[in-house]
Amino acid sequence: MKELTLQQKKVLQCIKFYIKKTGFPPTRADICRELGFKSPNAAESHLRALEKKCYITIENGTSRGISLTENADEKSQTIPVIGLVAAGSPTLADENIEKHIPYQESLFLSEFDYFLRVKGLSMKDAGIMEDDLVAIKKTSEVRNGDIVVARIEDEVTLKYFQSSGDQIKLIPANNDFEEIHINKETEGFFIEGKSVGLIREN
Amino acid sequence: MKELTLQQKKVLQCIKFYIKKTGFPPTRADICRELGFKSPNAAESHLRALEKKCYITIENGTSRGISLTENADEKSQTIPVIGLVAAGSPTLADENIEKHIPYQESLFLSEFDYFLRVKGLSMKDAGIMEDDLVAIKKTSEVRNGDIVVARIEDEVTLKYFQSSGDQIKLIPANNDFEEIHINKETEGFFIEGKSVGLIREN
DNA sequence: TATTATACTGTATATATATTCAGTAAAAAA
DNA sequence: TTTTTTACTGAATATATATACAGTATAATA
Repeated sequence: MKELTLQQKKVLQCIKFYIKKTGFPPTRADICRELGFKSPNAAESHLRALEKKCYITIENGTSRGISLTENADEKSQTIPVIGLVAAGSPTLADENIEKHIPYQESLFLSEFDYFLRVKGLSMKDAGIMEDDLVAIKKTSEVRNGDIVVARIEDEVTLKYFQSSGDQIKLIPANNDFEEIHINKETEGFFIEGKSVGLIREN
Repeated sequence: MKELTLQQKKVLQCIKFYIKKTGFPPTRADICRELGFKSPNAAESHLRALEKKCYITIENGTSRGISLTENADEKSQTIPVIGLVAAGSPTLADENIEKHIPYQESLFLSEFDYFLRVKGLSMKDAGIMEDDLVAIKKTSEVRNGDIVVARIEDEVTLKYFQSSGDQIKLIPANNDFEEIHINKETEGFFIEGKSVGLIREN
């Protein structure tokens, strides 16, 4: 994906805003009006740059023939669903992406980056069941009591987070499972993110 | 809301389809091409009829200046969230609608009609916690093991469904709660629908 | 019964719009 | 250092497009 210049970003935003406001794309002249250009060719060349970088497509000879590509279109964004393999999981690499599901703004109270497909019942008492999709926000800033995605070497788990000093407890919500005690600085230990929501598909 | 004629519906569908396909609204000529008209005025007069009936707005003197009103726009559909009051709930009437959340096609495996905001922990062991949103499909055709919305007089509850003959058991997923035994034909007893999914917002 | 709405064809036209060409200037890349 | 990209102004133009006008015909209202 080619990066956009500041000015090109402004033009792209302008197109999105115009479509949102009116329901149809702007003309060259509309863009000039919105951004203060004095020549329609200013808009034209920006549009051609955006087309070249695959953020829009332009139907030649067609008025307002601009359409946003998936690339630029926030509405049609999708969120990856990543499988949480019970043991020996090879991290959260792309090859573990199960599928993509359509993105929905404000589905949860917080932004999130991906869904984790839950395996096993270690968080049963927190109402997290097998095959649930847990919405995960990528962050290492977590608080005591948060449900976090922790990685120890190649193993990824979902647990309650509890820290005091350098000592961290990863606590399951199921008496059949053991707590994991680990030092903050342990090699190969990471907090990948935290849970900010949940979807059960059936 | 004024009713549309068959032909007007076709034109409206044509506009929606065109926008979905291209990202911008059709011209009069485009509509003629799609629907087999031979005069641009055929499209023009249908557009003016749709405008008059408030299904679209037309920006005069503007190419492709058609925009769908909320009236016509299926994309902006929302699903109501209904509060499940713990006891003495006055059915699932409209006045209990908490809010609307944006609709998402294929969010769950099955179609659904509304969300129920869960109160209490009677379905805790099924992973349904307080304040969860349970996606409910309105139906009285339910099977043993389904999680159903049952109404007894004015009280609405979420429970496992188990029937044998005319006898129905409504079984909680929490040992602290009692099963409800009731006869199918009891006055004031209804199955409102069943759970087909769940969202936890935090 | 007269009037209005629906449902078009067919022609014409003013203008809205895309798009090219000719420049200028600065920054970035090769 | 030369070339390419970015970032515009300004003018010109072919054409895409909305829209009015003149008809025809049928169905629905008032």
